[in-house]
Amino acid sequence: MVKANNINTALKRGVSEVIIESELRALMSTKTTLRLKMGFDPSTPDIHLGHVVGLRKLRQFQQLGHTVVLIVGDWTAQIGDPSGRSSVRKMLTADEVKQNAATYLNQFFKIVDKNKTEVRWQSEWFGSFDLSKVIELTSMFTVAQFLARDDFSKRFKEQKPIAITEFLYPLLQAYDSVAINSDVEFGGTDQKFNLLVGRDMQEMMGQKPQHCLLVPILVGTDGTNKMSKSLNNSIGVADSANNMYGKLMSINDDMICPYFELLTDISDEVLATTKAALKDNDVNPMNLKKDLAITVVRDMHGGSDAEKAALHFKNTVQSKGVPKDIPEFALSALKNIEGQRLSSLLVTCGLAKSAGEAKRLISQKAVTLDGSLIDENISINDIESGILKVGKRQIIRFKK
RNA sequence: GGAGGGAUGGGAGAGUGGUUAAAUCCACCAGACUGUAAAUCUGGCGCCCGGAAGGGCUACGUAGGUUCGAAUCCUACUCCCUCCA
Repeated sequence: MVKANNINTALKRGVSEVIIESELRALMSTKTTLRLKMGFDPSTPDIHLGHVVGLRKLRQFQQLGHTVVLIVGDWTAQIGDPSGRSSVRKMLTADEVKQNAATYLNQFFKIVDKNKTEVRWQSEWFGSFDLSKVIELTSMFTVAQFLARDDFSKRFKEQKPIAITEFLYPLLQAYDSVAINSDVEFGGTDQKFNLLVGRDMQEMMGQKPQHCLLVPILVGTDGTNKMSKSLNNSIGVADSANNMYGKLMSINDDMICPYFELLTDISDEVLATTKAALKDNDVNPMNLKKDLAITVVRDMHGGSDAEKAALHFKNTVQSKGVPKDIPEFALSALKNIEGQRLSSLLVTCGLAKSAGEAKRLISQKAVTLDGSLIDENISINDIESGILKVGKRQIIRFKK
């Protein structure tokens, strides 16, 4: 018997919808070997914290004994999930898919327990699919059913293009559920339609229909849009500990609680008091963000890296100090090449992309040597050693 | 098969012959402020030369053309979309 409160956490915390909750709850209290389906599209191998929300959920279920079945979507990747626009996706070569999958798995197992995971490739079953099978799948649903999906209906109304292959996407994804005999499929709320198609198809093909567990979409660092790499508002699982910590420190104060809720295990009670404290201005949001950052970084990178990242942040960002591991440049090597100008020095040291940008930075008073402002008038030959800073984050050290 | 619409800077999206390196928004960068790499405010955001003033070059799907002058007009091509059959 599994503890009821564990099941409750699994089904409630950071979950936006379970279909069908009562049935799944009952199932979980008697069975601990459910097959949890999770799909992955190898055209986008990088995992960010938005994905982590679902992956943590999977881990929670694993802790209750269940098995994750991860599906590498090497066929669906060629179609592209109907995500609004830009329907044209380049076909990936077998090699690219392989590479992407390796990258993905590497990141995936930072969160999910490898020992309780089964990795399956779509080509195992779609590789031998023939046309009659495709027709069989397509005949199971009607256009009207598919147009019910709001993404499709919206585009249809606006007379925007919908590729036929896009209709195929949910069908293939649904068949995955049949192929692996899925008990529960996980996905973001934007995946609801696809997961439901899987449910229906399983039933039509004589299987028990899977349950669906939908997790909320995490808002990105911009505070408004969903986290996505292409929107440039994401925090990647593969980001360095320092970077990840820093990015977490730069989220809006409003996002502190949602992030705690979806990305950490802090209890619901603590979450509630935090919420209240923030509202009443009883805490410095910065400290909460530090808690959040170290917790999340610890989860991804381990404790010691997290501590280091916290220290790094404190030393460099907060006290405006100089971190240890900054690039060093030997002045002797720089003297000849330069033409003796600060702007070209910045470019060769990689602190600016072009001379124009370097000049801009200089005129914006962003360049300091050992803490004092410098400009083009400085003679490079006169520099003996020191710390050159451009802005807050780009720092190098000169050696003789 | 026919008719029409479109391709602009990292993204979205204005501009329909000169005042356009190209509005605006987002992202990004810097500065100020702050207990925060939050918020807010200010400035910046093609490349090269110049200390600066300024100058040169490249850029609005591709290739040509008209014009003193074209992102804007014409021709061809490529790609995308919509509608009617």
